[in-house]
Amino acid sequence: MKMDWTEDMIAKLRNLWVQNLSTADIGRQLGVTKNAVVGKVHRLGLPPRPSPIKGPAPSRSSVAAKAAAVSKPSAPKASNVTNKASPSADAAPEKTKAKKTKSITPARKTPSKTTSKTTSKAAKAVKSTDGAKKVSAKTTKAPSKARVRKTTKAASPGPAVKKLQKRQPVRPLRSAFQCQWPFGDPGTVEFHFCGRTVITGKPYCVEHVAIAYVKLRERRD
DNA sequence: CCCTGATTCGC
DNA sequence: GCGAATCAGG
Repeated sequence: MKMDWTEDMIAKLRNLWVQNLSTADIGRQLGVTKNAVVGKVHRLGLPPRPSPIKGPAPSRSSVAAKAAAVSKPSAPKASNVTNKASPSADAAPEKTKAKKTKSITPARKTPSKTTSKTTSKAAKAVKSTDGAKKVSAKTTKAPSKARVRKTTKAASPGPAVKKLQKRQPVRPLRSAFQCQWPFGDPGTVEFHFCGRTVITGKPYCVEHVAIAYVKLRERRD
């Protein structure tokens, strides 16, 4: 079975990724491992999220290097011809365009000021509120396989009933009825929402609500 | 120990 | 291109 990254999957992947869901979560919902998710994310060039590690490149090759070292113990030190550590400032010929870094991680700030945690929580809340509700009955079963280790993230809905404000927000319009499906990368001018009329009670239009909420169930065949 | 994401490399 | 294995920080 070949891994078939369909547009749907990628769309969902991007969607969830942008919502700061963990790779593991995305993987579960998408039916792949977190490794697959992170790998795909990188391959797609999606904005990486703060990684827990930052140390030097671990590079598995180090292990191999060790092994290889046996056969290649003495490294022929090529004179430091490399363009580095040149005491005397040579002519430094081309430096013209080496300045512009085109990395895709420059000023990519989450649109809203809320902390990522909040955002993620909100996203999850939406999901649960919407999807869990329908499948709650079914969700209770199937404990054999994936164990529910959401202990830390398990959101307790609780009785937190928020009263609707009688007063309408300053900008009650806008997106209230517009599909929130994201297009482009957040933080860029390209970024925008679908904007079509949403399904009542949902933040997405009919087209996107499908790919956004579908698949709470197993995707396995 | 659990979680997280990043990277490398065999496939 | 894909993802398991591995690494590494919290």
